[in-house]
Amino acid sequence: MRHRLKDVAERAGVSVKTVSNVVNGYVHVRPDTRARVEQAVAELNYRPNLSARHLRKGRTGVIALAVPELDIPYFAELARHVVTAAADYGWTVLIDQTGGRREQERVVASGITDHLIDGLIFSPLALTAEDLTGLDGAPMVLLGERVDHGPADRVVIDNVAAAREITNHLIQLGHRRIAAIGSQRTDEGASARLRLAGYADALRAAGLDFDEALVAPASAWHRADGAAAMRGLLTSGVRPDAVFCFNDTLALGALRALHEAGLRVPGDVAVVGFDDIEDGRFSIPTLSTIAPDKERIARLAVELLANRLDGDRAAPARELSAPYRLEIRESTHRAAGG
Amino acid sequence: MRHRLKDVAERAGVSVKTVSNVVNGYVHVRPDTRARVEQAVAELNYRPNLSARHLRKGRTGVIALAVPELDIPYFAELARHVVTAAADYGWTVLIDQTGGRREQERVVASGITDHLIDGLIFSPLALTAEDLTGLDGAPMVLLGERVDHGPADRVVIDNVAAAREITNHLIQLGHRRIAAIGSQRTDEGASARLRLAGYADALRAAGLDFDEALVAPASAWHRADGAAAMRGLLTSGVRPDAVFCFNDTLALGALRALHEAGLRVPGDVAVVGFDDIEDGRFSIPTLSTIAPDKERIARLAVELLANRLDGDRAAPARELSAPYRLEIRESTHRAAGG
DNA sequence: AACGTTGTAGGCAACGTTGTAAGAGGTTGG
DNA sequence: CCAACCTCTTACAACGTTGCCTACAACGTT
Repeated sequence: MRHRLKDVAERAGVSVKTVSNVVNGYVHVRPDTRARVEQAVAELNYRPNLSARHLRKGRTGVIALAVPELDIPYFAELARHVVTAAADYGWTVLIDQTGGRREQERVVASGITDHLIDGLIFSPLALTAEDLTGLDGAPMVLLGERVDHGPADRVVIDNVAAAREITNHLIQLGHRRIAAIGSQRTDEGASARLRLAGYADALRAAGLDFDEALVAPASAWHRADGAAAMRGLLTSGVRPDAVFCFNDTLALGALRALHEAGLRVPGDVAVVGFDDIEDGRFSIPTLSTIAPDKERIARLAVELLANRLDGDRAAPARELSAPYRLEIRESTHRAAGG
Repeated sequence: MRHRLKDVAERAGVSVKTVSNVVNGYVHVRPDTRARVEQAVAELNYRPNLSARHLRKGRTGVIALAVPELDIPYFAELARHVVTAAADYGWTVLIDQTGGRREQERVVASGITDHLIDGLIFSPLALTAEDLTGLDGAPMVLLGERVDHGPADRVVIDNVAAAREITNHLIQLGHRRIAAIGSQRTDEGASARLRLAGYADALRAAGLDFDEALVAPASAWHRADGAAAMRGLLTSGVRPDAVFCFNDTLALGALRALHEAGLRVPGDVAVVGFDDIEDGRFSIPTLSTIAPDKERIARLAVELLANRLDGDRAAPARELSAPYRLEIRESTHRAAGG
């Protein structure tokens, strides 16, 4: 069985409170008392009961990270960075999957993990601002989306500008019929809406038509969805000379579909993605993409949470912006481009 | 602020314990009392404090899953299945990353997460049996490796047989100079040792020489390591006609290196992996691999943990085996094969 | 000599929950 | 009409921890 403060206290011949003081690093303990207690702690392999500590102190040292799906590489990479950043604060990270379903996201946001966690870092797909009003749970930091001016702290990247920039990259390479893969119904995802807006902006600025037939929806953003959307574009006869996929997994699926159709990338069709997942650095061809600074996103999120926990919980929500880079790789190489 | 049983009780005009009874589904509560309590619960948005409940009941409803790295897709996919399987038991899953470092794994195994969790599902890379002796933490289930006869429950797949089978597949396609990528020092990983053994078995059974020069080490199993190992094999002049990579990410890296060297897969060199991650179904070419039944692995692990929690904690450790399939795709297609 | 200061140790209560046991109120059977 | 039994509700204690307060000793200061 696990031992308690009481067991350690009896073994060291001191009171429970003194053991607690030693364990918590209280300074006014005589060196020999401290030594006796520490020896007893070691002998019994004592470790504090976090639930009891939490009940008493109101802090668990555990934060939650809620993402749509872990096997979307972008979220897995993000999760790794959050875990690393949280470790600097001595926090453990509990990872939750919402499946991107609004209902489940609402449950998470309203605190399914309850009093077990001190705070929540949350990457919503489908959640809307009204889902977040009047929540009384643990402090929350939202990631990567601009759920319009909800009441929570946020770390965002400028999706519109990034999408505009990568679309521009395609335009400057001489592409004129640029397809987009990944559009969604408004209530499904803010990312899709923003990236589509950036895409449309860039076309307009270049004097190109926005052609509905070139925009392919994808309700989920997996490889299979990207492949299916690409096949759909190819068979519909719209003949794009470039494709902007709203994330990298969609783009990898599109690459596959283009390969199956006997089209060369970038020779016949250029392809770009969004997220800079590791796969895209090793795919054939390697994938041009928008690379958000995931490490920075994670660190900013953890810092926001730390400030909220230590500081004023009623202070106005803050929004921090993380940088991104345009990462040009083989899938848009000029040498082979249109 | 969060509300407590006491607040609900006052609002409903009953005692704290009656509210507790209603919340816990105790049957002997008059319908009108129950209704009043439920209304108060709803109005106050009451949710129980899990730390307090745990302190009282000794269960948190949280289990931990410890894996080396989340952005290795195999572990991300596994994590998803564990979360799903655990949900059937009403458990939340806390995910921990060990980085595959033995020190960190030892900390996790000895219970860093302490009393916060009811049990642990653990996929160790570097841990040895002796690290597991004499642990008094929460019940533990080991995944995927055969840490030789430690004291814990296990779910394994037969790595040796699977490696033998996929090597055999290459041999039957006519390949004779089959390289292996991913060998490691003994203390780094049991998987590497077992898969290498299966590879050697198959060669021996077919009367082929085991050539040290064809075995390339990879201390980590990321794409970059696979690419580097493949480049090493190519420049060393050993001229393999097939490559068995000890996991799929290594194989994806190898595909990349072969592509850069101007070699066709499977035309010039056949490639196989291990794990059946999603990427391998969309890579160019698609990747032949061993497909462990991850969903089953996860479910068995959760069941073992459930049995241990509800049953005899001192019962002898059990070992369950999960099935795997040989998944043949383009990277070893006979039509284009050697 | 009286006093405050500092260092050290421990007693007590409380965090929010639930198990136990007992109490309050109603119903049934003799 | 009372005893015996239900059904429903409640008071109390306990889970392991730490914050607050007090106790006392050993100083140094006036």
